[in-house]
Amino acid sequence: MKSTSKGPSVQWGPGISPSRDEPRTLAGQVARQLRLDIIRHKLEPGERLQFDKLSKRYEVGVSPLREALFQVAAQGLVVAEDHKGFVVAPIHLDEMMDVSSLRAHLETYALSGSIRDGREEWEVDLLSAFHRLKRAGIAVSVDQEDENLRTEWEDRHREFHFALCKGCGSPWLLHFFNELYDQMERYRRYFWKYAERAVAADSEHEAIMRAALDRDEKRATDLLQAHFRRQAKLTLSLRNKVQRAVSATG
Amino acid sequence: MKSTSKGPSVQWGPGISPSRDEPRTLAGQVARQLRLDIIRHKLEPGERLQFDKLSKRYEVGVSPLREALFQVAAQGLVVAEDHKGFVVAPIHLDEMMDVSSLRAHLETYALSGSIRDGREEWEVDLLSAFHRLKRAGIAVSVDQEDENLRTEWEDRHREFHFALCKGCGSPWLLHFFNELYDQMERYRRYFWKYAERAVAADSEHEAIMRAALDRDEKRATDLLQAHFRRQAKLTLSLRNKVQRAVSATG
DNA sequence: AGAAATTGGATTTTCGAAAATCTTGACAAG
DNA sequence: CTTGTCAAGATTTTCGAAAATCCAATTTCT
Repeated sequence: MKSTSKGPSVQWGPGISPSRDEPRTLAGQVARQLRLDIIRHKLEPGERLQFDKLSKRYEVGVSPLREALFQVAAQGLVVAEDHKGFVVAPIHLDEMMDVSSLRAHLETYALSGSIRDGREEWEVDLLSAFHRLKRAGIAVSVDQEDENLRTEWEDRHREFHFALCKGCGSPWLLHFFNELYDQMERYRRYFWKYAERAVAADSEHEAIMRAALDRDEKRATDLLQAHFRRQAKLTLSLRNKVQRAVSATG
Repeated sequence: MKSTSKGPSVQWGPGISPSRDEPRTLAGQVARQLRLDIIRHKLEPGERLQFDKLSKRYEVGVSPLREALFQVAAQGLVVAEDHKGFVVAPIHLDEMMDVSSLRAHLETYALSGSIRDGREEWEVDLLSAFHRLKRAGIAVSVDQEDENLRTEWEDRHREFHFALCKGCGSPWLLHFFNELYDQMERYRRYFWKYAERAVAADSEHEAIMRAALDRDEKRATDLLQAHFRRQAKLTLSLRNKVQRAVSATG
């Protein structure tokens, strides 16, 4: 799935390192799948990642496995301890708050940059990203229980928020955005396991986009902040349910 | 070198993953050394990192080497391309500007957080970090050419800036700080190869610290911003010399 | 001659087994 | 009863060689 843009983009910066799309080595493929499995709770937080089990699961030897684990560990989704192996990063509500607030700050900062420096290509990308998000939202609303549609919407949601930031032209800022978004998505999905699905407020997304395209920095960032505050509040309200559910099962 | 603080600190967050201090596996040790060798230009930007050569250099097999390379690649100090190997991340002046400005923003943000939330332990750490920086600065001024003293000062300098941020209590923000600082230090040392040594302005550091300890957020962040602007200006003036030097040799 | 296919050597990637380390539980000593 | 030591099994880490891929130069075909 290549970007529709044809520009050469920048040739430097982070994230170019391990080819993110379509890795052509076992290590890269396992790393990709591992990320997904952790974010989507196919592997549970705190779970030990033993080589013989993972070896069977992904059908690869230990060499590519270790390399994959180190990649994902550097991202903070797994924790490595010398001579004791790897563990899926545990869930900590404090960490979620940290990730959440830092992400809000960085994304606001990036959006300001986009509005100031974003070129026409950015506007087009943003519009198309919103369009796809909207379509996915409609699909989800038809069948709220379909896991695939839900995942589809999650992907479009990430791409929309990424599109907001993309115009800032700072590869490092976008790299950090991605890292934080991976973390955040894992936490969000964690809550979903215990709570009814929250209905997406695509109207908020549209308002943010319009303000951004109007180059109204203050209004756009204010709306984005409000968007985050609302999400945070909603998440907090799920917190109790989760804690009850966790203490009941474990 | 453990921190002087005895508090348990947080048990979550990034950076805890690959044990940063005193790794007890070959992979970890090589990763540590590789980072240093790249930051300190013992390995040159753009240089190919071939396994048989690195194998001799660090006296380890390919397995720990690959694992180390993936760790450092995730940090952006080396670039990996499938089936073509690893390369020391090239130098790009554009990237340096990106890293520099983002680092300035994040550090200012972190300092604000420290001033608002920093506890007494933070104040003590900051004071002691400044004290060590000052001592190192005096040592350097005695013998400007001693590479070890220069490196010592660099380490104290990093620890001082880290101490400024530490009180904010956001592991993820501190993690990003570290990543950006590694990048920045490499670029700074790159310029040092071509230019006379700049004398450190520890008076600026002291002023920033005083304002921070006085919990004067506006003054502290203003001073910090001025500090960065001055550094940026100084760096820019070196840029021409570097470009001349590079075009002469390459 | 120019383009496409091919071959050989260099390099990366992966595997399977050996070496090193950790964990557990039994046993002995204080 | 607690503490410390030691072996056995389990697991991680590392090595050395096999397999796969890439690169450049040569050959082959048009």
